[in-house]
Amino acid sequence: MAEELSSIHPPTSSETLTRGHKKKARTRQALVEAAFRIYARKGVDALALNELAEEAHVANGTVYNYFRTREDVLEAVGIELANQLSHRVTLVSQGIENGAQRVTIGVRMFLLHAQEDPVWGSAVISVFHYHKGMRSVVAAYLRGDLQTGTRQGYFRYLNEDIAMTVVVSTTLGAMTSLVEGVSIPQFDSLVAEMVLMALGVPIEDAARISRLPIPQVSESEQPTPVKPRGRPRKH
Amino acid sequence: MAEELSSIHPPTSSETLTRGHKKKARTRQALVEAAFRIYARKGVDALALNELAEEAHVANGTVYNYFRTREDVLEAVGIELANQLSHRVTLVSQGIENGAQRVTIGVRMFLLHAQEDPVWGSAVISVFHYHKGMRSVVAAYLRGDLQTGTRQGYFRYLNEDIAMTVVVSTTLGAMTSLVEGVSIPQFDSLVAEMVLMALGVPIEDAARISRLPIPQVSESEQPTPVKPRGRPRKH
Amino acid sequence: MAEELSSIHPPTSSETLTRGHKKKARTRQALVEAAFRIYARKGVDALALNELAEEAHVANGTVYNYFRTREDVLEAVGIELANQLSHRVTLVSQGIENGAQRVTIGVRMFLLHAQEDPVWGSAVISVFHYHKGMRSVVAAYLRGDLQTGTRQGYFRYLNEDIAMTVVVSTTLGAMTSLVEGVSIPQFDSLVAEMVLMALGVPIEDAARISRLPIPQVSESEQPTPVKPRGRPRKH
Amino acid sequence: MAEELSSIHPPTSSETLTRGHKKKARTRQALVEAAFRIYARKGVDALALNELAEEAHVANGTVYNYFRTREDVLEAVGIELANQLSHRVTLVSQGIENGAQRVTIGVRMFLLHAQEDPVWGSAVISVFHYHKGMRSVVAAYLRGDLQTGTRQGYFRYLNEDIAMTVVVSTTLGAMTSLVEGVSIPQFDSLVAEMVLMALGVPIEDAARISRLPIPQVSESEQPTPVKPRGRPRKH
DNA sequence: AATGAATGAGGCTTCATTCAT
DNA sequence: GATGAATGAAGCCTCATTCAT
Repeated sequence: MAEELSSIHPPTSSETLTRGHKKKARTRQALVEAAFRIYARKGVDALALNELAEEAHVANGTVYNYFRTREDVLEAVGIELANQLSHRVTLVSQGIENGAQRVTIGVRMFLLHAQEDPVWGSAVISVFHYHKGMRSVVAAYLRGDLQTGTRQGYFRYLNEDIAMTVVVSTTLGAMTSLVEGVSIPQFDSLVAEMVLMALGVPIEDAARISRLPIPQVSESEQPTPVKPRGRPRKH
Repeated sequence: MAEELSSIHPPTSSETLTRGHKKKARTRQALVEAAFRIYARKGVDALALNELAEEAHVANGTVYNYFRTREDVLEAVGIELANQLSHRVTLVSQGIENGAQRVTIGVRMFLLHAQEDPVWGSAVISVFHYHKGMRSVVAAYLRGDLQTGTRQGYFRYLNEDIAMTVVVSTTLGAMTSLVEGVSIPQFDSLVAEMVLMALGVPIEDAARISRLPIPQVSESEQPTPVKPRGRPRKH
Repeated sequence: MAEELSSIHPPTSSETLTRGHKKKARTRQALVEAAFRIYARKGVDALALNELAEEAHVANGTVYNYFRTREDVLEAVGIELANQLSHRVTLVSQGIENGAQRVTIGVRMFLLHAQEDPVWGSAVISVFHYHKGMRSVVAAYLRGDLQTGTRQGYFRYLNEDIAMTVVVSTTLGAMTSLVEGVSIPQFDSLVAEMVLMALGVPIEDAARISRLPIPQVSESEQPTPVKPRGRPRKH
Repeated sequence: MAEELSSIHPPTSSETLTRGHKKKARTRQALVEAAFRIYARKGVDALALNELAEEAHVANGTVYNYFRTREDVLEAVGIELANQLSHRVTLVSQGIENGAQRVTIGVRMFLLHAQEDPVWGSAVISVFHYHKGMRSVVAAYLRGDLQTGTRQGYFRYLNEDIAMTVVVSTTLGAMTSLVEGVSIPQFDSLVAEMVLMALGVPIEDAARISRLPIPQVSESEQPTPVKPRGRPRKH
């Protein structure tokens, strides 16, 4: 369910009625997804509840069965998005012990996802800008990785809060560039490399680590079934 | 005049009637300054033209003698702000030949100014977010300094556009932290140091350069009176 | 329902709640009738949408659930009025074969109605002036009668379009006189007589035909109950 | 001066400064002519004093040196137009004794002028619609001609007021057709013929009289310079 | 739950009018 | 007289919110 947000298509009937049970939750989900699309198109400020109802194919007043204010909508989308991100990053970083690598994986996943799905990118940028909660979730993950990396001797920053600001704002700035159409080969790795350097990783290490392949997870959202997750070997 | 934007106080009568003629220009200036204050308080999206009128102490309809839309207001504020910034940075960096130092001066001036005047900081963050023109002006300055630093052997980034993104977004992110109340000693230097490191400056040089004193200019906006303030000597 | 427009009284509660459902249609009707009354009082140009809301006893914003612009209001009133007129004239002229007589009946009905109900008259004059659609509807009826009259040897005009202009503009001019307070015995017949003469009917015939009694229809809007009501006998 | 209204070109400097004296009156004249053009373009209701100032190439506030309200502007244009019309018709009808012919000349002059100068036509239609004074002036002329024609045995109408309504409203209706683009050969004569018939002139006489040539007057507005051209005889 | 008509506060915009220069 | 900036009333329009069905 968390992954539905990245589907930018208006919900088709097949999406809308999967499973059959939980009818109530479906309307809510439709609203959250509709809000997400509107955020992507026009930003958070421009969401009108009227328009949200229309985008979700429900009546005007139905919105109020789920959200009291525009704030509530943002909250719901932010939480949904944070959950989704947590889920993904957790999945992918499972088994990666290297703190510096974990940071690059986080940065690069955001960038690659924004590259593949600019609508998702736009929406995330917008929500991030307005929703404290989402920032907290990301911050929590990041802080852990920074501390791990420091413990491991990779990072030499003087202040952790500033280090977090650098990582987060650079990543968002780079996402914005992507969404605005910048096209640079290996963009994700180049950005990650500079982030590592800012954190004090020597340039050669930064270059190497930021280019390591990102572990792949099966589409089925399962936390890597069976075996050594390493990277998926061809055979 | 360009500096007036940083005066966040509502115009006093002494400001209002200087000279006597040029009333039109004064009203326009009052509107631009009022808009700036509102941007600082509530962001760009929240500016309502009738509120602008009230803040500037003019009648509702008067606004329309100067601006047709909210966009126009942003444009005017953006241009004013860009001029002001250009002016200041040009003044301060005069005579600094070291590209790395010039970059730190730019970054630190933004941060220090935002620290001293959080209203100014908030407004700049908001305008930056929405106004392409302002971004262009800053980008132009920055690009020159990056190229100088590269030529001088300070920087080792792989892609200039990404380097610019890192510098700009980190600076804005740090300003946001400041405005939200973060209080860290030597904040400006610490941020500047990480920026230099991201650009490939070795950690020891980054630490030193980012802590050099910022050249002071007389308040009278004159282009460096007396002598060539030379460049900061090594020791 | 079509006849409601001629009731110029603000809707009473009995009118307002008939049936119970169909509330939307009732609001729309209330708005159309309110617009009609305002047209009568102040002309088409002077209709303000907020005044319309007040006159119809609905909230300001409700108007916009039905009409996007003042033009749309005029359109709705024009169509309603055209329907109403078609209905009436069709009813009354049923069974009249004489083209000249049909023309006089049309002219005289407009005049008599304006005489009895000056509010109706004013509104019709205004709407006619601005609404092409209404003119077309009237023109369609009139053209048929003119051709019938010509075929029957009553009319001797040289150009049908000019003949229509004469009939229509004379009728409207005469309505205007009535609304402005002119009071002349047999006004309707005198005007109709001159119209027939303009169309080439000899003065004696014109005098006679324009004074024939107008067929009465039952108030119940039914398309001639019982019997053929025949045509008005010669004497 | 009265003829200037029919010049639809914005006043050129040559027009604006003729003679050199009467500078004050020139501004007023410029305003009246500008109003006339706006009436032609958008109708009487749509005249905004702002726009009037712009059209007349004077400042906003200058309008108020001449007119207190929009009503006053209409009044001034109406009077100007009435004077102009009186002047012309008087000139042309000089020496025509036949009341029926005089009526046709009036009708046809309006139509021919509207045909040659649709801007003039539009403006006259608009002003006529709103300005009682203009109607009175026209009525005064017309009434005289009707009475003359009646005395001479041409007309057989039963009520003079109705007869006037027929003549005036038919003429205006026909002008409207012209302005809307109707194009019929001999339009002016055909309309005049029907008007005469409405007044009781036998069809053959009506046809003949309505086709008589209209006396020409020299462009120089002088009451027939040089030669006889049938000058008004004393008795 | 869902609906959607109705509401009315609030922001937008025009323009007649005033007034100091 | 002419100017044009300033004014503010008045009308336009949107949209968050309520509520009866």
